Amino acid sequence: MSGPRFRRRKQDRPQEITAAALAAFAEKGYAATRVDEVAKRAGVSKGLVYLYFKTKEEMFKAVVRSFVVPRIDALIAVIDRSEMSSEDFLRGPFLEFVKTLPRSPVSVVIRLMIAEGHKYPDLRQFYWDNVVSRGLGAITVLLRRGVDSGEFRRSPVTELPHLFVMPVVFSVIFRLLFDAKPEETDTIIETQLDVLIAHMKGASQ
Amino acid sequence: MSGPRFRRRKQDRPQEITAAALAAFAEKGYAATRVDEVAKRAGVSKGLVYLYFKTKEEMFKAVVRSFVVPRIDALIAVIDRSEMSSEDFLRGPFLEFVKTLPRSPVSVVIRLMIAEGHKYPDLRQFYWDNVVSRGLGAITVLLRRGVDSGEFRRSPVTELPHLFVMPVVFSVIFRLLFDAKPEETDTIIETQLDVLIAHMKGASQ
Amino acid sequence: MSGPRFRRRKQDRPQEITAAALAAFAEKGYAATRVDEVAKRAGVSKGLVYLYFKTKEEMFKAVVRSFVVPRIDALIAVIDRSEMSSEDFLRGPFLEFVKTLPRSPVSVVIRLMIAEGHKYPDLRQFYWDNVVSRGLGAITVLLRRGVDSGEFRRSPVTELPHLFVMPVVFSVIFRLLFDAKPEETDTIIETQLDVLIAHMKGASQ
Amino acid sequence: MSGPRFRRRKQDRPQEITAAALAAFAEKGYAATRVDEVAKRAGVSKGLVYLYFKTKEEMFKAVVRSFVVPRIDALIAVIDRSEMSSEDFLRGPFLEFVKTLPRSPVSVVIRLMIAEGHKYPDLRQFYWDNVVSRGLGAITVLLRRGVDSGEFRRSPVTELPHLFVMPVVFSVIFRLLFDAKPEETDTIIETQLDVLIAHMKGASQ
DNA sequence: AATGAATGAGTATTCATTCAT
DNA sequence: CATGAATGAATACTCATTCAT
Repeated sequence: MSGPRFRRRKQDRPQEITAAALAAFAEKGYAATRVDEVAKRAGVSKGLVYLYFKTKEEMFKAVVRSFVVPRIDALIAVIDRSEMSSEDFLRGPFLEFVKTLPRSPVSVVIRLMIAEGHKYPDLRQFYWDNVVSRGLGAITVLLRRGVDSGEFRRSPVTELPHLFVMPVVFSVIFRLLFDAKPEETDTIIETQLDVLIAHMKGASQ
Repeated sequence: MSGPRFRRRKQDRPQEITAAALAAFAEKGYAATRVDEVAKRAGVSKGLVYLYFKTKEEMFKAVVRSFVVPRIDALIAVIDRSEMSSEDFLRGPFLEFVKTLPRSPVSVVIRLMIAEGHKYPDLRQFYWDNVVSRGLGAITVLLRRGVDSGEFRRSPVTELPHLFVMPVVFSVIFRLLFDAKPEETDTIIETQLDVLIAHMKGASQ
Repeated sequence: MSGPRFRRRKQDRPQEITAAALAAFAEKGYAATRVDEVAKRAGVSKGLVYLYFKTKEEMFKAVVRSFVVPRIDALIAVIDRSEMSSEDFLRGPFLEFVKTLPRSPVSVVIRLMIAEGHKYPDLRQFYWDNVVSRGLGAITVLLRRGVDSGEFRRSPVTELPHLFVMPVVFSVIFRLLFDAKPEETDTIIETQLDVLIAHMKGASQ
Repeated sequence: MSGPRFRRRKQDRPQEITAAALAAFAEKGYAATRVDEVAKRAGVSKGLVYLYFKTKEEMFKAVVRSFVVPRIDALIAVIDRSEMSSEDFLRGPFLEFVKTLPRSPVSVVIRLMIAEGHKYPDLRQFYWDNVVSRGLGAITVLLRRGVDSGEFRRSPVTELPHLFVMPVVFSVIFRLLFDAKPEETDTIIETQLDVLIAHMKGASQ
């Protein structure tokens, strides 16, 4: 008798729904996920979902927005604050971060972007601006720092942060499509990093 | 009123249809492409499409068979016959081949597989068996040859053909999602190859 | 413009739909009846029909359940409760019941089963279990009771409830195919019953 | 070199096709039988089928016409020529004839008539005139002969030849729908005949 | 007479979205 | 806020029928 038995958490609803949507998308992909299914997972009625998200498309966008940007923010923050050498950073926190991605919701979002992104140009732009561009920027900062400190020699590699992200994207796809084992994709990520670092440190002398 | 109703070209039909299907898939993706649409593009009736391809899925497989498998076959054949050094081969024919892919129909198929492959395990298996597995195998042969001849030192890289394919997949996606320019992805592919070769040739410390 | 778009009568819907389905099946048969047609007759959208019945087949089962099974239930109940002599029961309630069938929805269902039953083993099984088997069982009980009481002599007839149902099935078909008049088929049913009873009571002396 | 290797038997074609159609109908029913299937069974092209039968419907009618009438003719002829007593005839040739039916093509036709007959009024009429009416007539002659000779007493049974045909129709359906065993339906047919004969011979009270 | 490539109308089923309550 | 009954557009696949050869 000390309050309503079930708190109607107006505040949390949207997040509960996007979380449910992420889970559903992860299992079935965007097109194959029914709004009904998302509602059921979130424990609400279908009608309520439509109260918060005008269309399924909006829901998709909300999922993308919610689950990736924070990670990028975290990466950028860590890079900014770090006082490690660039190599140590790459081999330590960065590798850790990057090996996490294929196991995280980010993986789902990447897949969703590839599969459906071309239908939603504004989402693509959003994703580029807030995720890809900033992520590549962060890596660029890191590499430049290594070059400036003399740790790395300047080379095409230090101008192509893409090479550092590539194995993540590839791993996500490889696991998605061919059920590759985690160790297998971890090896790919690690080896690529090794190769890149070796190249950047390469005795130019 | 605009020509004979029946054209009777049994021989050409399947290829006309797969070509139309590829075009349609490229524009809309697999799921969003209606069989009706393919038929219209091929200038035939829907019924005829089903005469040649039992299901839409079979049609997709035929597309893969027509437009991707031959390229893999060609690569394998060239590798088999080549008497170039492994490095020369990688920097010559292989690079050429690989730079072609993101501009070719293969790019469409890769995208389709990523986007919708998980719904069609059959297709995935088919693609793995006929394209991925054989492609990786061909590269493995090439690397091994280089190791055996003493050209390359044995290292994780020579055991991971994936690293050579990675930039292609990445480029396809990058162009698809963010309208990356051809030169940009070409640079990625070339640099990756440089780095890998350098590593394989590197002083075995 | 002719009333509220949504009527919201969950309770009645299934029955409204099965009634419409029965009517449609009666006119066209099962296969030739489009779900669209049933929906229109019931005054609802096609989608709603599928909300209540997963498939057309389920819809048919529901028709059987609604319009045939209750009659069998009733017959069984009456037999159980009756304290009449077996002959009186056969000549009274049973004859009445049986003469009703060819004019009832049961007739439609029998025709549907004959015409299309073989395509739907599920349906056949369902019909056997819920209608035929139970109906024959009920008659068997009745006959056995007559034998046990000494009213009837034991003979092949008392072991073959089929003989009592036969004229109903025959009448349904005869009316369906050749527009036989009700009196004609009533005579057939009555005479058959007379003959069977006479035989069971047969002066074995 | 003494003639064409394959004789093109214009004459036999229609019958080959109706035979194939009967077989197909027996297995699948009318609606579920594709014209393609009939053509394949007959070893000809689909086009040729359409040369002989304007529509699938015509083909159906031809099947009905071909496989039943001759049997009725035979029955009538035997009855006409027979000099046996009516009872002996019923228990001998008639029973034999009647037990054959559920195993013969007639069974298929009966089923087809029930399932699809209502769509083809002219076929129904044809079937009535040529099969049912004449069959019932033949039995009537037989019964009347028994009455006239004093073998049977006049009763409703001797006016209702339907009662003698009934178990056949019932058996066809019972076997079709519920996979009844031949012995089971034979028993039904025999018992019914016993009962009827007993009744006709019964002490005229 | 015979073929079989080609047609296209027809249909069960799904699912995002709406709206009366 | 919240529900869930109701809608209807959308789509892969089938098959009787046609007709150029």
